Amino acid sequence: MVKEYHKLSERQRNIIQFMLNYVETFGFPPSIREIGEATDIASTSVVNYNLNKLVEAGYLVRTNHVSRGLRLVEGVNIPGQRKRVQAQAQHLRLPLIGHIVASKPVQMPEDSGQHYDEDDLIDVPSAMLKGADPADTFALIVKGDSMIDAMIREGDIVIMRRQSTAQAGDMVAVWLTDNNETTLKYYYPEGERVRLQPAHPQMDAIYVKADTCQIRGKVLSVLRYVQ
Amino acid sequence: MVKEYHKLSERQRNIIQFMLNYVETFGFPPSIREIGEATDIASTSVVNYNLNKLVEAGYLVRTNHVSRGLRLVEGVNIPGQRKRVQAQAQHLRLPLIGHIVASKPVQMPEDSGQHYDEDDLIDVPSAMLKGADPADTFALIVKGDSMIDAMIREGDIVIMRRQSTAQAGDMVAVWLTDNNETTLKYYYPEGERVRLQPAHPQMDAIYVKADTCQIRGKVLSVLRYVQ
DNA sequence: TTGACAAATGAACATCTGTTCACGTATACT
DNA sequence: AGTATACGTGAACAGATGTTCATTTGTCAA
Repeated sequence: MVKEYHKLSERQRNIIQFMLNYVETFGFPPSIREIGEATDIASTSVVNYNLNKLVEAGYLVRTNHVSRGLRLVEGVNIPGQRKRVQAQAQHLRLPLIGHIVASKPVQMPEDSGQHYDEDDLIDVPSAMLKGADPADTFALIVKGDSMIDAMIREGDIVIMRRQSTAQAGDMVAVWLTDNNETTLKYYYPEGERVRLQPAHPQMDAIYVKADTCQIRGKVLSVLRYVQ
Repeated sequence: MVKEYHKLSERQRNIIQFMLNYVETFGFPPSIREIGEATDIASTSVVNYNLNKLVEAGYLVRTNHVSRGLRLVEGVNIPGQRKRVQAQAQHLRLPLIGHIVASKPVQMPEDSGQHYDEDDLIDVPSAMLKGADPADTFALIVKGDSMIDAMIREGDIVIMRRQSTAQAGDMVAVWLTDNNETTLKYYYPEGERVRLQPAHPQMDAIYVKADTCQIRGKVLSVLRYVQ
């Protein structure tokens, strides 16, 4: 959910306004130091801090470790930009890299995803990334009914971020080396073992040894086209 | 004087096409090295060389000594660009009109052409409407776990079209007057009675008399923000 | 063949740029 | 007072990034 514009700090609003002008003028986003100069912020770390706040608030998407890896999320109500917002709401295009099936590990995009094939892209609202770096994010189509205990059907589209670790409570795609099986579960590390909790509230958790459980990515959201 | 597109070298055309895709995907221009990787150019200096050629040809503007300081010149005829713009999916903003709960009938938006508060709008790719008229379409947040046999969790967002009839196989929101209950099921009319089939493949259908079953709308798609 | 020119290579370099960390300041709450 | 939280400062660091240059390759005309 997007935080209201007037609830942002003055600095954060200044950053947004500056970015709007800058992108329009130059065609590419400003660097952190340029933002700092323009908004009278002395330290790059403060700019960085506020940029992350803007990501949380839903106004910005960042690509990590990439110079000028910023993009304003359109479709958010920013005073002075209303016209543009209504004309074109923001979405991102994610690589649709294939299927997720129970019997195989999740196939990852080779490296920091260079997928630009037109047919392999899917449009999603930027909100569905929940602030994740688009470069690490991709989509998979669920094949088979094996994810049913994750409340996910055949044909559903899963938006994931590639990562090999997770925090307690994350829904992750894991490869169970003992079972030769990919599954989607909520992840709870418990010392030597890991509790994997199905999304379906009436189903029981399973427990696996931590070293037989490879985290492949975190599930950010799910799209379902009914019928 | 803009050089004709077909007179550019293959590498230069590749660079332009890559840049189109990249900017669309990430919202900022690629680095020289990224261009090189994508277009199979081994050396950064060759990319640089060709970028300068593209500037001469009128396709590009560069900002010196600035990372990703590239911008494609607008208004230049580049094959594929126009098509891409047209193919670019639109996003729509649907009214988020409240909750769907088992214990109440689905509340409808009174009529089309209403004013909705900014916070009550949700951004969805137009594909999720599957061709339905946006004026008849709205979104609901699922409350409670009663829709679990429809493979829908608490917190899921259901995109529906308002309608009071349905075709066999549609997933519909129905109000069962005998049970005082709203439920989401696949709809199969069978003469006097109606078979309502849960989305969950392991659950049994229920049968109701046709006149105790009010169709409120058809489910078009489902959005889930995990966690 | 020779010369001229466009295009490409590979490496080195200086700077740009995001990230991180230890620390400081202000405010509110217990 | 003590604590927690949000916000800010300044500096350092590692890696990303544009630029440059000597050299090589390919093409084409004289």
